[in-house]
Amino acid sequence: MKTPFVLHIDIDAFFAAVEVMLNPYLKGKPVIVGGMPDERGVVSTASYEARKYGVHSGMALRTAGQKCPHGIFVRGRYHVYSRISEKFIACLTRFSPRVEAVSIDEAYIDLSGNRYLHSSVYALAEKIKKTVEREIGLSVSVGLGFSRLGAKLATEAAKPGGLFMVADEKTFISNLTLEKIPGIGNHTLLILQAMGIKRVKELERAYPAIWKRTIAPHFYSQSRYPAAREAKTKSFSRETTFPEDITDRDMIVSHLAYLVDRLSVYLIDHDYFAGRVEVKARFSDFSTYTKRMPLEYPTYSYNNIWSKALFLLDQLIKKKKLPLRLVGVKVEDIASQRDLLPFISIRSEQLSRGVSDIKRRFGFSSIFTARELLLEKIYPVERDAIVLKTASLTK
DNA sequence: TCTGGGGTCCTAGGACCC
DNA sequence: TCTGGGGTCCTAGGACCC
Repeated sequence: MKTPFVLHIDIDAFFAAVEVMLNPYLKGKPVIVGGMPDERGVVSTASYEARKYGVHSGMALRTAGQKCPHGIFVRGRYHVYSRISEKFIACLTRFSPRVEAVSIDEAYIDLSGNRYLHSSVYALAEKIKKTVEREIGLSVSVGLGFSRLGAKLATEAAKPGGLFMVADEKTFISNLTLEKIPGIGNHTLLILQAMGIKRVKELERAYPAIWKRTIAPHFYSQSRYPAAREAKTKSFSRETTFPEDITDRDMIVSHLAYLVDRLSVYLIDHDYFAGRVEVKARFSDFSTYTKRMPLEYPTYSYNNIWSKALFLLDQLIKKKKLPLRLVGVKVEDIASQRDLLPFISIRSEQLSRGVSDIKRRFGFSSIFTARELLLEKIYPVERDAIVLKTASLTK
């Protein structure tokens, strides 16, 4: 008899549960996190009491206000949530080194290494659940399966606050309706429904080729294991939806400047360089356009990002003669200093001026080019920092 | 009824090169 | 006068997730 070895764990109604923990007066009440019911925005999380009124994540706040007029609306305190999330992940790591955090309130654990140490995986899962709940003070749901997909779907069946183990994963999944399958969203669902398919097993029977490409890989491929990888973030973005749509270009421009400033500070604080910038505009009719372009060289400089962003914005707002609802900016092709070492010489013009300035002020040996560093076979972090930061000052 | 903000991944189509 | 086939790189946009 085979034993499930992938565990999925999920904090119940996370944001709302944190608010209740911090303010016990909210206990048992319909709590809705995301903003005020007269604001533009959507529900982040609704407590189970609020869900009884049909309120759910992603719903417009105004709609939630109508469905649940006596609901208690709170703005999110995201820094608090992320601190609790860190505690949550740290706690899980004590049970297995192979923990894959997939979002702020959700993780997979590969127990295949531990399972012989314990009489039963189920008992181990119970222990993990109890420990986490005690340490973070919130209720969690836990699923056990033979793949990430199976474990996640088991958690869904366990909610709220339960523990569910699938014994026959393939049958379990085959019987589910398609909207339960992560990765199948509204669009795909509509197409499949139009084809007369509601459950996974119907897909398998009627369109085995599609089933083989979409569902089957979860059972057999590498994707069934929790990934030990440290996921590297590939892009950073900041965006704002205005309280009211705006037409004034100066106003739009100053919002964009603020967003670019925030991004630039973030990049500098984390020692990241961006290779490309994208600007996003959403008009009053909700139509959304984006434009992107490479930066001349990897940079975190406000000015470099700003000049491209402004150019892209002007192209975007020409698209429609409508007020703007949202403006956003994103940087991609993120590199760290280390990644950039081999490419330094490409920016020789920019480099040389800055380098010479520094040499003049601090003496010839105060700074080296990357090429010199490579020749010496030395990669001391401090020196990398001097070379690269100088490069970005020269524009 | 009105639809956030932060991400990931995939695809279609054009430009360009050999 | 009619023009291949492939590969690669790039951008825009869509689908999806929490």
